[in-house]
Amino acid sequence: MSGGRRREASIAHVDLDAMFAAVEQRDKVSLRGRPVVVGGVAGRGVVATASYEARQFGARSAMPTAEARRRCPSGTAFLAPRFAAYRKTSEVVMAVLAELSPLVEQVSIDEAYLDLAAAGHHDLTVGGVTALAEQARREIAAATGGVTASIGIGTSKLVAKIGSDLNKPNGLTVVAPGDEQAVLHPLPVTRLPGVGPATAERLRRSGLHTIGDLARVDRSDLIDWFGQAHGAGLYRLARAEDDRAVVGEREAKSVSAEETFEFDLTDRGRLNHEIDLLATRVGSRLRAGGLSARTVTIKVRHHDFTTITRSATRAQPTDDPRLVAQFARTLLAEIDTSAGIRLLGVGATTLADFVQDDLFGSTVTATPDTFATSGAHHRPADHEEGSPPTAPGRPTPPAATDWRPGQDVRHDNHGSGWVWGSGRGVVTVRFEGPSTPPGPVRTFAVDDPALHPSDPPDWTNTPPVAAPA
DNA sequence: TCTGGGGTCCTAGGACCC
DNA sequence: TCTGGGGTCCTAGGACCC
Repeated sequence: MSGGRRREASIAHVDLDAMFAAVEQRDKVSLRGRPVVVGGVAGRGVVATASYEARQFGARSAMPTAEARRRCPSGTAFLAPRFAAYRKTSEVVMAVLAELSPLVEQVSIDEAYLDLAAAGHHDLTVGGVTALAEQARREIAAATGGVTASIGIGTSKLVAKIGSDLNKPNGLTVVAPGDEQAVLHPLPVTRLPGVGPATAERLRRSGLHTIGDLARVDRSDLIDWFGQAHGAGLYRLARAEDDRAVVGEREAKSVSAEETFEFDLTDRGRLNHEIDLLATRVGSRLRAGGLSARTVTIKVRHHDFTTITRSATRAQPTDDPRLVAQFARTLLAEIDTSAGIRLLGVGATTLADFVQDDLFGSTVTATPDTFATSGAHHRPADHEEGSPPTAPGRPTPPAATDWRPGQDVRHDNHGSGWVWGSGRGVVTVRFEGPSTPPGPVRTFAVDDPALHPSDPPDWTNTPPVAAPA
């Protein structure tokens, strides 16, 4: 047999159709049947998902939202994503899938592979898995209140994945064992997972357009063109050789946060402050996940879109947002930012699933350290220069006294907000949208989740609290 | 109103070690 | 006395995915 591949079509790929837009249309009746675009709605935003109605006008994922606005008629809804709602819907779908097989690999918020053989009791004939998938699609739509799924089933992940794409939306494709190459070969190479713009262009220059064309190329040529891993991988995929297993849980290898600014930034103080905010998000997520990291990476996108990264690795792992921020600042200090910075990012890698106890205690042995300013014995005082002015300690959210006038509280597609004033238990914030003048001053309780950079809050529904004295 | 944000994997060179 | 050779770690960048 050609490569590792099972005899029965027992791997399913489930893909929710235009999920973000579908959830919005489910939750708001007036959006049904109308073009809906979900994504960054600010100046530099891009489309995350376009509903099928919006796709008719040419709106596509990853397209600048401004371009989608030009293409779509008035009456099109442009919405900022509500990740919390999508996550809930995703959980509902995954629960349905878990009933079908004990082996489910969730690849993203709207996609999963199932190993139907792992259940042990399914009829794995083409007829059997077809009936199973039809039932799954009905159950998904019912459980989610109308969000539909497309399903592909085949002898491998590759075939299942390509199959789920063939009959979108709300479709089912079962590729019978033995039919794999016949299904794959007429398709354009861009349908193969791992073939993006660069690979497609290189293949096009050699006159190769379909997967069938690709299957006629020597393995050694592909390795010359694309390197060992990618070249050999393409060679196998073109032959439908794919023995990747469906795997359950995978451990995170990195945690990162980044932000594109409405306007390029040059001010050092402001950049340092943004780094602090990003590092605080990363550190908080490390802690929430019980992780610590040895390597901190910053990402800098210049005004001209050139992007660089700088990283440094320490001997000891940390999950302290203040320390992550300090590393990140040190890395940023080496970079010329005078021409304008479009994006900043902070990432943490070399993750360990334990937290170094007493990292700063006197019992810790001194270790060679990359950073002169962050030796292992050095514990930054709360408001010492070099530590973020508002970094929350272990208990979040921050105490009322951590909010200071002038401090940025969040930046997202709704615009920027900064603290206007604060008092006992409350903080007042003013927001400025990308295309709107500064909005009214709003007042929040300090533990209001709307103040934290997780999901874009619906400000209009945030209950008012008493203004500070 | 060109080009988001969160990830994964691979490559390649240099340091360092045996 | 002229380049060994393999393995691992670190860093930077790039392709790709959703």
